[in-house]
Amino acid sequence: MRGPQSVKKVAWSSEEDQKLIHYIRNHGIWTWSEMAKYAGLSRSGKSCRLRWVNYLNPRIKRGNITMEEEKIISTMHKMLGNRWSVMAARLPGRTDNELKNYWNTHLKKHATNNPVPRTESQKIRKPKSEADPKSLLDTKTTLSSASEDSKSTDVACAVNESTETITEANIISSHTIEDLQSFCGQPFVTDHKEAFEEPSSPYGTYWNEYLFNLLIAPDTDGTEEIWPNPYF
DNA sequence: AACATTGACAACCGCTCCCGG
DNA sequence: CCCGGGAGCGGTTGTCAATGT
Repeated sequence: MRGPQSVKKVAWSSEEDQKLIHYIRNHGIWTWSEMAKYAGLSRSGKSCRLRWVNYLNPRIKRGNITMEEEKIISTMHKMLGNRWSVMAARLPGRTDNELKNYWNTHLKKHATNNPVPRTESQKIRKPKSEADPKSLLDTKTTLSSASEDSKSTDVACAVNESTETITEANIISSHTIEDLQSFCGQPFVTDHKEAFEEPSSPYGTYWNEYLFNLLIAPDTDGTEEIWPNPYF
């Protein structure tokens, strides 16, 4: 992948950071390559974008990954593979690069079975317009918001009237979409599988609630019905 | 104290996709 | 429909601090 010559990585200085922040505050984000020039930075547009997205953006949450976040990352990785941007969209304030680094340094060694090969994960890669982290961060269907109305089925019920239900016990043993398919006894059509990964979709909302109930509010007895399943 | 190793993460690259002309 | 530019994604690696020998 990399050429024979080594690449010199140059850390961003605080002065460069201030230039970029100042420019974005005054002019917003438009074409990164042009922004770099007008901001007086000797950096590529890609480098500027990366610096902003992964470090300078005020939305980024500082501090260590919490236990809850770690659980979510692990579970989502089982379901999605290395689709860091999709995972980041569900963890407000965390970036795809941060999740990727955290996985590679903290969690990868603990991962056991059911790894998702890169080729497989890339086969189901979503269009960038649907996975834009910035737009997704603005959605209300985040895990944090799910904590406020985790029992709500308003969005879900608007889609379908099925009465089949999923219990926590079922979900705990259903860590992959395929497992969920198996449990439900009905395959997802492709669109639905994709929609599962879109946080702002009804499926995404459903999954967010699933994750919340499974990982953050695990104080049920395992048989309690968490929410009606309107999809299967 | 000096050197080697390891861990963490910032930053880069190539590839792919989207979109406008 | 095709093409080129821009943006986004995931993989990889360089750098540096911490830790071990």
